[in-house]
Amino acid sequence: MTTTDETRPARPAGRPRSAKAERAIIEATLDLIGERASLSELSIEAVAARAGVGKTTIYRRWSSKEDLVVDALATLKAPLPPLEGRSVRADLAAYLEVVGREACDVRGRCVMNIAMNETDRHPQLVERIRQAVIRPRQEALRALLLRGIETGELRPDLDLPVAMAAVVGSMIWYVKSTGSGEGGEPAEDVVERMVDHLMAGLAPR
Amino acid sequence: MTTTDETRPARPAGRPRSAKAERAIIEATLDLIGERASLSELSIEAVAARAGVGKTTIYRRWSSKEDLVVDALATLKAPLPPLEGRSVRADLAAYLEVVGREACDVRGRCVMNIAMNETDRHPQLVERIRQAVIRPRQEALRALLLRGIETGELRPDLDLPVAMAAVVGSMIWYVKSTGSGEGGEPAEDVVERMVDHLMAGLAPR
DNA sequence: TCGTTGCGAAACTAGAGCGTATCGAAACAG
DNA sequence: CTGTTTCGATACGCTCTAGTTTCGCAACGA
Repeated sequence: MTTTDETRPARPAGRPRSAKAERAIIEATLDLIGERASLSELSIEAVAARAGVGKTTIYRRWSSKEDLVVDALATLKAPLPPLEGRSVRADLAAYLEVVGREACDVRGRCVMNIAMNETDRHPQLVERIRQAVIRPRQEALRALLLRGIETGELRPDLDLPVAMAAVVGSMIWYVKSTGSGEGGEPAEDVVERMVDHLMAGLAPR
Repeated sequence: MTTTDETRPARPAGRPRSAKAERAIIEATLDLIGERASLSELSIEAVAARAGVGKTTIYRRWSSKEDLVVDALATLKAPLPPLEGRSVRADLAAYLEVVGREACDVRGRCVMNIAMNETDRHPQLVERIRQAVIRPRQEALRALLLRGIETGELRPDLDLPVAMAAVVGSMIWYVKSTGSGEGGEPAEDVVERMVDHLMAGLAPR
């Protein structure tokens, strides 16, 4: 047994890496992805400049732009709203609230931008994002709708794939097309109006 | 009166410009916008290469990238479906069919990509696109919904902005999230299912 | 104190794209 | 035929950015 035992966490000699710099790099990366909407426009130079950091510090930690992006997106752990315990309607509102807020937020748009635009050029990155972020949400929504069918709050003959797209797409398109909420949040009554509409549909009762 | 009368369309001497080259340039531009999703990634070099054309031929016709893009997008004259005369439900289906097909098509995505991603960097270009392409469609949809309210086919208390976003957003999100129709068209029954759902809503009757 | 490693800044090489110029060939008018 | 203009191709100088390397200093353990 030497003194550098493997029970010791192998603290390497020398100056330790700055956690602050690392956080700044991640933040800058997320900001820039949200603004630029495309990975090839994301330059390491720009990240370094915005983070107030030398390029060396970035290249020392991540060997490629894609690695950096993966790590950065991983910190957006896609907070799902608490969906259990209340009425299906209330849970739906909570779900829409999150969707709406993220569609407004620069950060929230990161995931959507990449998932929608980079399928051709970075298929495996997109697949990782789908698995980590999008799928869980889709499943949560599916479970929510199924619960509603069971409790009788929703139509028993729902077309699930179509219904799921309608819930998410309506909110996102509303935010995008009205340009509402460049200030970070959509108007406060939008969620209620959206739930009302989604529940009732277009046809008269 | 000289022989070069202004009644003559002033045909200039020399070899006339090739209409074929012009078409090839426009086509290449649209393809690349659809693929790249961002204007700054659109290079004149790439357009020339894909069109099989010298750069000179492009610069001779358009003085800037933005001019070229405007002309290219103008050829996509956003065919609105015939919306009059049938039932509101049938017109809604026709509307959704166009939206769905364009969400699948590389060309159709040009407009959406630019309108959604370039607002910050090319505000006036985006505004021109909104005026020329997006507004007319929104107005057509609004008129369609209002007509439905008048005829009693739709709820009289519709929340119009929300309803419009729901119609368009549902279809687009369905195509995007299911990845259906990379082959140019969504599954054929999607439109009917979507109309059914939009009319009926989530709640039981 | 000394050795090691991280830090930001700056210099450097390489490549991509831009806009222009030039080339010989081709397509028109007269 | 002559003169004019466009054609695709190629080359040029320029700028911008990427990714690497170098530098002097800072922060740690021993």
